[in-house]
Amino acid sequence: MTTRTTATAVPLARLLAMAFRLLIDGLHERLAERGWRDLRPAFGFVLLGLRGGPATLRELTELLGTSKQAVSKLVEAMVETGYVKRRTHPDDARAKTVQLTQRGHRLLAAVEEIYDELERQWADVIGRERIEGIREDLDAVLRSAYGEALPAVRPLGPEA
Amino acid sequence: MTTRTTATAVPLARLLAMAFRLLIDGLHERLAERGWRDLRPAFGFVLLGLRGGPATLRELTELLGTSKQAVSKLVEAMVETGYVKRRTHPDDARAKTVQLTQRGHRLLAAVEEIYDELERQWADVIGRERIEGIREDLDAVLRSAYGEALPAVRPLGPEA
DNA sequence: GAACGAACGTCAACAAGATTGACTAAAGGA
DNA sequence: TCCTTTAGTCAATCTTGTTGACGTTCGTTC
Repeated sequence: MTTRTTATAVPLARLLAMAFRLLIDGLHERLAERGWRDLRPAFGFVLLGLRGGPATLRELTELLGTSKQAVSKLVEAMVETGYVKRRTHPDDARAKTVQLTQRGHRLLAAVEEIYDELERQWADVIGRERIEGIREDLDAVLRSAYGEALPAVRPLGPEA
Repeated sequence: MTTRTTATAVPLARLLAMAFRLLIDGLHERLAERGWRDLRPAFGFVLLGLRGGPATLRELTELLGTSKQAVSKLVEAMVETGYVKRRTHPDDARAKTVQLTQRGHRLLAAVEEIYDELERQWADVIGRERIEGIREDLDAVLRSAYGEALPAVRPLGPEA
């Protein structure tokens, strides 16, 4: 039980990065197969952010962890490709709500289907209990670091 | 044991992304505290790639998963900041080897120290066995997807 | 009810980082 | 020796994010 074992092994950060990419690449590959081709990588986070219903730009900004200007341009791109639409907020004329269009809902459904499929693939290798274990463990670590609220998912540009 | 549980929970990809960021942010925070300030996010992957000794640009390109031009510029930046140096390859006059300088070795040592420290923090929350479990599980999934060789760690620009 | 400061979102200019294409030089095989 | 392939660089472009300035609306306070 030396302390050096961790240093010479593949760093955890690299494993996490590779595992993340494995999922994301698999997702986009399958989406392309199904005909979804005009996607930008960051669309997915917005999509998942709108899963529970409309959100304001500010809320999306908090979710993504970037500047509001960047999110504004991202949403603009999603409006142009027909995945979301903007509405003026019912109670606040300054704000606008972003919500999924029909097409956006179909994309979201496809994404969730594929995620399920990919998780099933993982389960074939390590078993479903392990996956749930990873989920719980990471959740615990994150909550211990950030408190109850999960942190923003930064644009992920920066890395190791 | 419904199939819907996974869809409504936090997607695994998001958890992996957040966990990765937690490590990376922690790393850069602590590096900055120790006076390492002229770092670029991607330096770390090159650093770890050179851990085992000199490598050619081509090998680094495979490791990082980006274009050789991007790696060339990245290495150039690391040469300018004094972390690595280039040499012409002993057996191949076309190729150049990239290797750590003294300063690069000191940085690498700091990085590994901090990774150990961060893993110890994780261990305080979920226990060391769980960390090793995650490591093994991710490793198994990755190898099942890519074969024996671990895949490239893409610049991580693209995401969800 | 008028006025001030704060908050929501957009526009425009800029910067960082990666990509593509063209090129030089060296290797390796026929 | 010629021809193709490979290693690396240079230059132009694109994508994506940031910063700063702005118009509009809200909410509080006088």
